[in-house]
Formats: sequence, C-alpha cells, structure tokens
Amino acid sequence: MLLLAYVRNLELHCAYDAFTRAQDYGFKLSLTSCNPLLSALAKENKIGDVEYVYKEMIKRRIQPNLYTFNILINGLCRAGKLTKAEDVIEDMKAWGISPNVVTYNTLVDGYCKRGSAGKMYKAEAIMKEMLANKIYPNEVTFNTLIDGFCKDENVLAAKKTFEEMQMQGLKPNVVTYNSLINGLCNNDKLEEAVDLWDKMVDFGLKPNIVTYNALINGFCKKKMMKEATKVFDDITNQELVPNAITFNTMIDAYCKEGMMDEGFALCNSMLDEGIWPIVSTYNCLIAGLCRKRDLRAAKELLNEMENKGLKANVVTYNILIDGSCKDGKSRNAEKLLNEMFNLGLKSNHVTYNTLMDGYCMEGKLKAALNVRARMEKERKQPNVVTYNVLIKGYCKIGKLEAANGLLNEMLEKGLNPNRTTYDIVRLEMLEKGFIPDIEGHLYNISSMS
DNA sequence: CTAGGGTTAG
Repeated sequence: MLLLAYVRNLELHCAYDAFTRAQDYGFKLSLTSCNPLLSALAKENKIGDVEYVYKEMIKRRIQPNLYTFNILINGLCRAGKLTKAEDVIEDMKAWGISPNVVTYNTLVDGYCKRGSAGKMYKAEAIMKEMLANKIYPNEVTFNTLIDGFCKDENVLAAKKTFEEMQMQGLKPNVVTYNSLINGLCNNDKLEEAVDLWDKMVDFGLKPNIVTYNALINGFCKKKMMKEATKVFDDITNQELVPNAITFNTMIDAYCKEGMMDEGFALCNSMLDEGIWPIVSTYNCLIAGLCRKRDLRAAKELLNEMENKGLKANVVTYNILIDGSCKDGKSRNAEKLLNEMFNLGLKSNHVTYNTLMDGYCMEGKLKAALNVRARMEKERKQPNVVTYNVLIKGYCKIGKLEAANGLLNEMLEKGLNPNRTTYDIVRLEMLEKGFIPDIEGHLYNISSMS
C-alpha cells in the first residue's frame, strides 16, 4: 500500500500524512505498514510522531506485536525517555506480550549511551531483571555493556565484562573487540589497544573498517600521525575501503596539529578514492582555520562547501561562532547566530553557551545574560556548562557574590556540578579569599572525582 | 518490520 511505499522511500512526511488520513481515504491500516513507519520515525528521532502513531494504532484497534513494542522502546531510549521506556515493558505484559532479549538489550543500550553517563548501574539492573525473567544475555547484551563502561571511562569494568562474557560461554566478535579497542584508545591505553588488536587477529577475527577507524583515532589522539598514517595505508592492503569517518579522523587530527596543508591534501585525495567529503569533513577544516584565527578563510570554505551542495549544520555554525568569540569578536558571533536562525537552522545549548562564553571573556556580562534570556525564550534551560560559563565570567570581573549566587542557583535546580565547576570555584573563588556558601557541596564534588 | 562498534562543536 501507499504508506509502505512512502516509508521505503524515506518520505516520512508523506508517510505520516498518509497515515493520519488513511481512515478518510478508506484504507485499512495494518501492522505490516505501521511497524515500518514507527521504525523509520524512531530512527529519525521523531519520538513525538512515534508516540502519536502508536496511540492512533491503539485507538484504531490495530493490535501491536512484539516488534511494535521493541520499536517504541528504542524510540523512547533514543529520546532519553528511559523511565517511560521501562514503563512500556509493563504495558506490553498487559497486552500479553512477553519482552524478549531484544527488548532488554534495547533498554540496556539506553542506559549505556553517552547521554546517560553514570547510569551504568541502571544498565546492570536491567540485566539482572532480564535474568530474573529467564531471558539470557547474548553477545549484543555484553557488547552493549562493554561499550557503555568504556564511554563511562570505566575500562576496568569493561574488561571484567569482557571476561564475564567468555565465562558465560559467549564468544567475543568483531563488535566486542571494536568496542573495547575504541574504549582503550579513548582512555589513554593505546598500547593495550594495539595488543588487543593482535589478540583479535590471533583468534581469527578480521579487523574491519570500524576497527581501523578506532585505532587510527587512538594514534591521532596521541598526535602520532606517522603511526596513524601507517594504519591508514594498511586499510587498502586488507581489501578494505576507508570511509568518510576514516578521512575525517585524520583530517581533524592534522587540523588540530595546525597542519592545514596536510588536512586539505587529504580532503582532496578523498575524491580520488571516490569518497565524497561530508559536512563534518568541512567542519574539521573550518575549525582548523578558526584555530588559526583565519575567520575569513573559514567563511570562504563555508561558501565553497555550500557551492558544492553541502548545507552547513549546527556544528558548522557553532565552530564559526566559537571562532569569532575566540577572536574577540562576540558581536560578530551573535550575527552568525542570527544568520543561522534565518537559514532555519536550530541552535542548541552549545551555540548559546559558546556565545555566552565569548561575551564573558570580553567582560560583557550584560550581553551574556541577554543571550541566556534568548536561550530561555527558546525554552532551553541553562545546563551545567551555561552556569560554568557565567560563573567564570563573574569571577573574571571580580563579582564573586554574583558568581556564588549562580552557583547556588544551579545547585537549587538540582544540576550536578562537574569537574570544571569545581576547578572554577576552587581556583577563582577560594584563592581570592572568598568562601562559597557551598562548602558541603564542594566536599562532595572533590570526593566525586 | 525490533537490539550492539568508528570522526566533528561548548
């Protein structure tokens, strides 16, 4: 039917439209069309639409099945609505449908994702719950946990999970090794990552492009460009093809090293390999030019990118805004914010925080507070970074009372100070002989790290 | 028709 065709062509607006009007047109909706639509909407992170379609299904007496619930849970997890996702488990049981290993794995993954850092205990709790329900963890469950622990900077727990998985008689696969190698690279354990690579090969597993990208990133983070290049060159020897991420990783590293020529050269060689640079490729280069305080070249590259049919995104503008701010031209940065607004691009927390930081560094607290007001008008609540930026701004101009006021405001809102907050408070406030009202909290902060 | 891995911004 029509709806399914739209979903296949990823014309979700049309699919959604067809869905809402199906009844008027006398179409009978069925599970075989609703589930793919839900799945596509979930993958596009359109959780509102997912929930709407689900509710309509129920209203129209289309019986959801296991897939429907798994898709729904996946969508809710992607949107960070984890408690709601957990509630769905109860809903499905009420429908007489038992959760399966995919259901639980999806939830475990929800708690393992970057956005929910520090929630690994919840992921482990879900795993216990699945065991209590006699659903047994598989490779995916363990891989998800390993990745979660790595992203939580807990490599030790990741390694223990790796052992545990083998004790349960499950064999680590390429994804397992990729997660762990990547985790080791991102947690300053490059040598162990290389050892694990060798081990993986010994076990007869072939590294794929993701493995290569992870290790290249590891060398790049250590500024070992020679080694990174060696790994990069090895890709083609293995009948593998580098992709845009491979190139982006290398290009970004060169740009961060200030080696712009090498970065541009790689960008050009992408085309020779038949790989098209993507927006993020340009973003790396634009960021490199901004670091060199060459805003003009950065803007020119933005134009060049757009001439090639690539549309700038929020990250592009965040980079340019940051570049202008660091160049001491926060007013120009605010013009960029307006420009992105006119282009219909949605700004995010990073955008506003960056601009506020720019004004604060220039000592223009009033302008920074105006940005905050603008952000709140967009219904974006200040986050920890917002407070860090403003607190640092007040410290810089010596208004410690005001800084302390913001500190307490943030605590009252239930926002958890992070390491940066602590550094600002300790360095900028305590050392100036000002005792913040939050001594108790400070103790908590220091014991946290 | 449902679950896991790699790059980029504050």
